[in-house]
Amino acid sequence: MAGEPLEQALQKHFGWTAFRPGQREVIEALLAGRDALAVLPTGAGKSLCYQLPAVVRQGLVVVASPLVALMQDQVAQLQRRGIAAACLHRDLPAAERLDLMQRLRQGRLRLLYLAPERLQLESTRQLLEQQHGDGRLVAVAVDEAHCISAWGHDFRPDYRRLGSLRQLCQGVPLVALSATAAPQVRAEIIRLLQLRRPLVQVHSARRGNLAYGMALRPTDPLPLVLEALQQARGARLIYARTRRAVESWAERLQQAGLEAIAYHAGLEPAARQAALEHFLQQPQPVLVATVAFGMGVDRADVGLVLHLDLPASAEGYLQESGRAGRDGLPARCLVLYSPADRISLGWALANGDGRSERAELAQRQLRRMEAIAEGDGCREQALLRVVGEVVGPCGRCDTCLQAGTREQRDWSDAASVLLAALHQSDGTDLRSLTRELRQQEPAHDERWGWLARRLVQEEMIGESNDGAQRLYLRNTGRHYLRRPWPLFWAA
DNA sequence: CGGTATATCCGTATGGATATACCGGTGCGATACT
Repeated sequence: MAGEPLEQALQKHFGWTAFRPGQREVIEALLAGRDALAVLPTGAGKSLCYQLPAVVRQGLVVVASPLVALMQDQVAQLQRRGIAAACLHRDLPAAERLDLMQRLRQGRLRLLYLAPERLQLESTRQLLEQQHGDGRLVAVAVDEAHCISAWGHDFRPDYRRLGSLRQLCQGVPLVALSATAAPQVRAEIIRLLQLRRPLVQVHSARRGNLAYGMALRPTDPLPLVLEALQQARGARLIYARTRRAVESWAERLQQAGLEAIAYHAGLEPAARQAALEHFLQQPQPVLVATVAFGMGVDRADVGLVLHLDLPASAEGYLQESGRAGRDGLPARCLVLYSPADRISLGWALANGDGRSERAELAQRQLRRMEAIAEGDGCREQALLRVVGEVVGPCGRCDTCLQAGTREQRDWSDAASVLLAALHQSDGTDLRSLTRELRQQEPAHDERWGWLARRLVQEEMIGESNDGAQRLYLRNTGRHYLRRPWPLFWAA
């Protein structure tokens, strides 16, 4: 039985006088023993949804969380509020581990954070069974639940095994929480966690203070990057795809007189920590990072999130760009992309995952993101559409502001050169043809390989299926380029 | 696919051009070794 009304507990333990949208519904569902899926935007107070039930019931809530740093953050916050919380992970000192076990046995712990991998260990399962048997388990929560879909396939397979919690904790409600989850991702979470008739709370991911902008990346993007950095307030975050690019961009920005810091998973733990602290503490830091950076990083006044390459998916991009403007003040999210990005990224994805169903999905997501960047519709509208939300044009993004005023770039000339070359040597392979064209037509800085692929995609030319990438004209005749080729906008 | 590092060639100086190989993002836990 709830000992005190929810509002009273909220005020007493967390210091707030009212619930934010969605919180009460999820909490009441859990207290009534019902499963729940909460897709609430950044800063909506997702963690309260499973923390309050633990406090109200004076029981234990077990939380699956992806990163040790995230767990430690949450535990520290809870401890400041006087709520007994702990996380169990590999590097926990033996003494603290003993203390944790003792508090657990005595029922003095309200929240226990664990990684999904640890939940698969026999010792952990016994621990949970014991807590469950003693009637202490109030709920099990899966935080950052989109990781199930994003990571569970090959990177962290234990994310897909979280469904075993269901058997382990019969009768205890499960709750999954995330900031962005497309309808397919929501379905996957429900299926894999075996949620039963869950209460689904989905709130708009629309962020009225963010202005998106997407542009073709110039040969040297430095001036553009510097300008964007100068215009932005507060903290500024730059995403690059590879570690090497992160390093070289940090260096270039330092040479340009900025105190830019690099962050990626290849750095020493001490250097990563130092970079994180720099980002959190300096008044106007510039951080260049791979996707390793961001989850759980809580800085409200991020004025710019700039991507130097095409993001691999709209969902991932919404996560990353969503780190801007949490304080509600205007912030910009820029993407600089190149038509070659999809090819090289797609190649890496296909080869990393093999030719699986998963790899095909990754390619679809990539093409979708590219279409958004190349498209001339509202950016926010297109991005939200991917996560299942139908909204009108935002009026703030680059396309909304410049609708109809930009020039189209026409690739007909270059494509004609390529087709003529192809016509002369039917059955040539892609690589040697593009190499030849680079030599013959150095004046064109076009990417011939990309152009050829694009023509294949448009079914203007064909490609043999023996894997040798031999190109041939689909038909004879020269009417392939009757229509001009307005494939994307000039920057 | 693109980029970058290393290997090879040329041919009589000790480097510069060209070919070839390789790599690319996220982190948890456990174990086998210094």
